[in-house]
Amino acid sequence: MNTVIPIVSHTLRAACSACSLQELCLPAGLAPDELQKLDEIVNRKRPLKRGEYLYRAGSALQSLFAVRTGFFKSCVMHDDGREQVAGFHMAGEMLGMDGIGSGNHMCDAVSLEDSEVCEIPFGDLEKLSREIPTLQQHFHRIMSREIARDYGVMLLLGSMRAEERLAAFLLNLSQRFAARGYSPSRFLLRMTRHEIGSYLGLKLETISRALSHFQTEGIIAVQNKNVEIKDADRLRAMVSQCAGHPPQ
Amino acid sequence: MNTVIPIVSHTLRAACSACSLQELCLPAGLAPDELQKLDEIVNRKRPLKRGEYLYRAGSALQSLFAVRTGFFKSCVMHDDGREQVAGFHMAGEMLGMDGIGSGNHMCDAVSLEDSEVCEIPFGDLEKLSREIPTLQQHFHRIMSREIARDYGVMLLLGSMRAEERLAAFLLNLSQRFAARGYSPSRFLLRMTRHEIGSYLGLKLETISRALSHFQTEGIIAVQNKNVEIKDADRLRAMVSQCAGHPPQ
DNA sequence: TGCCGGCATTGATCTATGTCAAAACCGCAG
DNA sequence: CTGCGGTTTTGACATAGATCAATGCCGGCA
Repeated sequence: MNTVIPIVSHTLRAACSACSLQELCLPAGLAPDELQKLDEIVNRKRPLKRGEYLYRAGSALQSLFAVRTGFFKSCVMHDDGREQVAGFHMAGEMLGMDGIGSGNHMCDAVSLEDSEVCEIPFGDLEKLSREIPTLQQHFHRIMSREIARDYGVMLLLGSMRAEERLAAFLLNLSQRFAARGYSPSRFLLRMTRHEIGSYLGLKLETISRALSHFQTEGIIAVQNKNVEIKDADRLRAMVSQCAGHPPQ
Repeated sequence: MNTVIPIVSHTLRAACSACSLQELCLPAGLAPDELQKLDEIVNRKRPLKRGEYLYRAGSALQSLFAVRTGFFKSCVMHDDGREQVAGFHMAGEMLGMDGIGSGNHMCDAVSLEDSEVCEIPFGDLEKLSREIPTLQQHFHRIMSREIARDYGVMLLLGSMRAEERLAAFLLNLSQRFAARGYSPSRFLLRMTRHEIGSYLGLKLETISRALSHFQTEGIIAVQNKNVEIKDADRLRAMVSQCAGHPPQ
C-alpha cells in the first residue's frame, strides 16, 4: 500500500510505468498503484542478439515475455525437422502463452534482430491478477486475441491463394506498425522470404514472385527488406473481394 | 458465502459435481466446495438440435460454453462468404474463447448433432477465478491449450500434404474419443467431407480420395461416416516420418 | 414403400504453386 | 576494397490437388 520505489536494477531501464508501450502491452488500463505492483514482478532481461533464442520448444515455462524492442518469430518444429513459423512478434506483444497448458514451451522463440524483452514470471502474474481485476481481464483479453489471431491465420492458410495471403500479411504488418507510431506505408521486413513463406504456407520463390508482381502492378515498391505500400486499397481488395477468383 | 443450494432448473440436470466430464472440463482439480461455487454460476441450456447455432460471429460475448453432449464446429467467415472451419468440439471442450478479446464472437458455433451445452457467464467466471486459484490456473491452461492446438493446426495447414493432414486429423479424433472412454479405433465422423476439407484446407473430393486410398491400403475401413482405424501406427508414421516425401 | 435432395465417390483434366537450377545481389569480415 | 555465404530473383518444368462432371448412395419424409 505504501509507495516505496525500489531502487533495483529493473527500474534502471524503463519500468512499465515509464514505458512507451504501456497502452499496447500488459499494463494497459492499470491505475498507477496497480502499475507499480506489476512493475515489481517484471524483470528486464539482458538484450538478445539477432538469432538468439528466447526459449526453446520443450523447455519449462517459467515466465511469459513481452517484447520491449526488436522482433521475434515463434516456430513450431515437426519431428522430421520441418519448421513452421507460427507468428511474428513486435514491441508490446506477448510470447509464451502456448506453453501454459503443458508447462512447457511448444515452440522456439527466436529474435530476428537485436531485441529486448520483459520477463513476467507466470506464477506471479497469476497471483497478481487475482488481486487486480483489471489486470486479470486484460490478460484474458491478450490470450483471447492470440486465439483470434490464430483463427485468422487458419483462414488464411486454409482458404486463401498465394497473393491473397501475402496481401493480408502486408496489411497486418502495416497496421501493427501504425499502432506503434511507425509509418503504415513504409517499413522493413525483418524476416527473410523463407520465413514469410513458412508463415504463409508458401515457398520462398512464391513470396518473391508475388512481391515482384505486386511491384509491377504498382501496388507496392520493394527493395530487399524495404517495403512501401503504394496502394493499400488494392491490397485490401485482394484480401476481401475475391469472388470470381475461386480459392484453390 | 453461505451454502444455499438453489433449487432452480440448472440443478435439475446433472450439475458439475455430478458430471462425468468433470475431469476433462473446467472443474478439473477443484475441491468439492469450490466445485459447488462453480455449479452456482453455470447454467444448463436447452438442448440444441443438429444445425442450430450456439452463437454467431459478431454477437456479443456474454458467456463461454462447455459441450456437455454432442458435437460442434466453429467456423470463421470470410467477407466473400468463404468459410473456414476453425475447430471441432466434443464433450468437455470449451467454446467461445476467441471472443473475449473483442467482446464479440469472431466465429459461428454450430451443432453437428443434437447437443447440450453448459453456459458459463464470463464475468462470473472471472470473478470466481479470482477467488479460486485452482480454477484460475485451470482456465488459463484451457486457453493456452487452445493456442497450442491452433499452432498445431497451423503446422498442419502450412507444411503437411493432403494425406498427412488427414492422418493427423484421424489420429487426433481417435485420441479425443479415447480420452472420453470411447473406442479410439471405431468412431463416427460427425462432420461431412466438406467440413473436414474446410478444416484441413482441402477440397471434399481430396478428402474422399484420401479416405478411399487409406482404405485400399488397409490402414482404415470407412463406410460413410463410420471409420475404423486398422493400423494406427501407419497413420502415425505418415504424420511424423515424412522425410523423403517433401512437403508441398 | 418409394421418392428426393444432400452427400459421397470416382474419373478426366487443368492450374497454382512447388521444384530445380542458375545468376544476381547484398552486407559483412578480413 | 574484395571476396564470400546467405539471400533473392527469375526462368523452365513438374505435380499435388483443384475443378468439372457424371454417377451412385443413403436417410428422411410422404
